Amino acid sequence: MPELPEVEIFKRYLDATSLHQPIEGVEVRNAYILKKTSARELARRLKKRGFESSQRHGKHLFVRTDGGFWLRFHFGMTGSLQYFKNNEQVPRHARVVFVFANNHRLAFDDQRQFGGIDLVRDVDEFLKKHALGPDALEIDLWEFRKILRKCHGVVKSVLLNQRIIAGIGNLYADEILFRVRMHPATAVSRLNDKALTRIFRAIGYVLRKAIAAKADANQMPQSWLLPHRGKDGKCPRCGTRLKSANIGGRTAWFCPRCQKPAVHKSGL
DNA sequence: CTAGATGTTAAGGT
DNA sequence: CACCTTAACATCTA
Repeated sequence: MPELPEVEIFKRYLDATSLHQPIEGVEVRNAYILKKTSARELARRLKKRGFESSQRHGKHLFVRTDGGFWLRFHFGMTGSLQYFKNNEQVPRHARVVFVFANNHRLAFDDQRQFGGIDLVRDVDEFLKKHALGPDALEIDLWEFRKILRKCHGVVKSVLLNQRIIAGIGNLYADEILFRVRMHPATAVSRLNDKALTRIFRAIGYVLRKAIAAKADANQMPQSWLLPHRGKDGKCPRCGTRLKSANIGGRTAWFCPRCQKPAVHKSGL
């Protein structure tokens, strides 16, 4: 479930398994994943090279090679990384497999193929070209408020917009709004600085805590929305049956009692 | 069989 | 032009 915390976990996984090893080859099992490069170019750029460091921005993971350019991973809805020994079974939906000289491989597994891999020369250039906003864990309060004060639209859509802030996806947007007890369809224009500050703090808290839980829903607190989201879930605070609504084309889950739509107030 | 699922983006509308 | 919404992408599960 690759939102910012999941991608951060993938980054740590890659750092712990796949750095500083000569790459013998790249197996492209499904070229659909390669949107702006080719199997041939990947092989040419990576062979006999190694991954030397990585950095994350929002939901994008950039891996620097000792050839001087970067590999970019985006995990879409179902992407993940799997490091495994040569004699072990290749993951079911492995689309690209990096073969290392040490008898191990790293697979980019992606059932639905909404993810992708690219080569980029410069990370900042990529971020600028795609107009990505600042990373949700890098931004500071003042910048956050400054950006949000200029936003129109409903709060959930704004949090999901990667060009405003990068890294928050559907599940964590719901979690953040649950934490501040705000209805997902609240207009951002009616939020005062105090409300924006509370959202900012909730973003940092939820994302950091999710990372600490290894982005594993089973390790997140029962007091969160996430373990109860969907199905016949009940609000962990008040026990009310959770409600869903389609907001900005995505399903929002929230507690209709704790997260009432603001009517006249401009804050919380 | 149909609907919906964690994401992004092109295309259409206002 | 700026902004918002919808559909499409590929695949699996409820």
